[in-house]
Amino acid sequence: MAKLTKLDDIVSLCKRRGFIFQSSEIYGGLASCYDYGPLGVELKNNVKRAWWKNVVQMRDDVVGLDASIFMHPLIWKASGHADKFADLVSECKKCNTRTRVDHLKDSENNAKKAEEHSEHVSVDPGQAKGYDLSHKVCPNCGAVGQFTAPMPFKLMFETQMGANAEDSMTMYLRPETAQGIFANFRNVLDTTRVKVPFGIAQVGKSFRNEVTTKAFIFRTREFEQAELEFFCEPGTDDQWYQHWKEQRCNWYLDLGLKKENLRFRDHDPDELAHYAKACVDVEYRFPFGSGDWQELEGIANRTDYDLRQHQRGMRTLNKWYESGRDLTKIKLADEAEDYQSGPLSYFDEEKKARYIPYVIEPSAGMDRSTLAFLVDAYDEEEVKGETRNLLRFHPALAPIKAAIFPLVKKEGMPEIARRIYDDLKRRFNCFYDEKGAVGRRYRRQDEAGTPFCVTVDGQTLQDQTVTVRERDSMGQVRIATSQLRSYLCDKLDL
RNA sequence: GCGGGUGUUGCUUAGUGGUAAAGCACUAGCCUUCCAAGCUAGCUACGCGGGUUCGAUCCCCGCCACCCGCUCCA
Repeated sequence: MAKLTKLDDIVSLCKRRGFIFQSSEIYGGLASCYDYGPLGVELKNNVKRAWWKNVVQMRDDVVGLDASIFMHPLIWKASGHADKFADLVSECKKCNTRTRVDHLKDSENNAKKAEEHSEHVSVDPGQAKGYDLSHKVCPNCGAVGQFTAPMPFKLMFETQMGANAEDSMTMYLRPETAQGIFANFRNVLDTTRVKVPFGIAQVGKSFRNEVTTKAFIFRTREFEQAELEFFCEPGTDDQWYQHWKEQRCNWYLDLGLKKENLRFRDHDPDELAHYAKACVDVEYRFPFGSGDWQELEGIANRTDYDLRQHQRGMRTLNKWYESGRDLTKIKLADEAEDYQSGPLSYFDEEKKARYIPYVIEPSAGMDRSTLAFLVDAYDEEEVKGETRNLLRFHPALAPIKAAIFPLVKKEGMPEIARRIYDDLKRRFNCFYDEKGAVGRRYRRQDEAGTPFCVTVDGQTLQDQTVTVRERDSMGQVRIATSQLRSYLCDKLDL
């Protein structure tokens, strides 16, 4: 099966078939940015649609949301991103290697071990200067105390809002979609009659100024997330965590990812983010390099951390104004004694009790998933001594659902095929082609992953039937034209 | 950010200090009644910018991008 053994092969396939292009290619490219081509955008949209259908549409306990990418700067203070979503890095003067300051080890006896997997440290400038690096050893060249002063490396993109320079305010592109959900928790609660346990789902772009990107679209600075924040009563969080773990894994399998290429990887306790009680990655084994497993999705138990933080953020508003809207000059207000009945708490009517719900968060990378589906679907097989390339997409993900051909370009076949095409395209994405040999047209659709090809032939003129050719088996069946639409809809599960 | 490598058409490759070849793909036409047939014609490239040179795709410098490794990785 899988013949894509190098990342280059995947990149080449993506470009050749119009799935993914380098961004700004005519200007020499822009690092780490990619564009989705005609087939790619259909595929990615289908992935997002499949996620939405599974997580929102098919469930009674999840509602959707589309929050703006810009949010109030205090959101990022409360969430911890403004303080902690930055690395303190230092550069070795001898070998120019940059290293996170909190990963540096002491030269003497290594007694004071570096904090492995520590969260990002706070970067207020005062603290940065306070770091004593004179005893630290460079992990690359071994030089001791040769480091530059620690520099904060900002991981959030900044921009200005407001046309006038004087009263413009620093804004951040969101580094995750989750906070838009927490910020709307109250709104959804007040307007939709949802009851805990329930979830709010969102698909959208996020931006992180990663230190390094690399590896095609696995880690890009602009990327699309599909996130669900599932609110539940404290004490039930473990069971919902398990529930979503299963749900999310099944989603990938149901859409055709091969089981042997998918796995869970539980985070070690010291690997957990500061807010998380538990976290597991859904990983896919991409076929390039050393066969490395790559994260597609993280499922975390975020506890009540975020809602509690936003209650603190809401109490910080005045201080923020007084500081001249400068996040670096303020500290988040302390938590109220009675935070459990704060503005973002939930009142359980049955139990007559107020509490801050716990949150289970499945957070999936749509770009990564799209690529995984693409790579996993790729196949080559021998047919009569020739190689047949095809993409075995699940019908729900296939960019084109059906292609319609006249067998030859005469005897009225094109006209009939056109009519069928015009009818079918109202229901799903179709493609019409009448050029060249029909075999070639079949193979071309194989490479686009089109599950069905409908061919109008001589017999159609006699008895109004057409052939439906299936991508995976290349087998054909005759279907009455009048039943074609329902036949395909059934097969496509539409 | 560091080290190494790469960059010729849509793709895969060839080649050269005198501006470039092939296959596939693509477009038009002919032919064609079920799995990449054939014939004819056509389109398309030396990543970008400097330098050396009479002349650079080739040599040199810088930049950009990608790949591998390191570092990093809510």
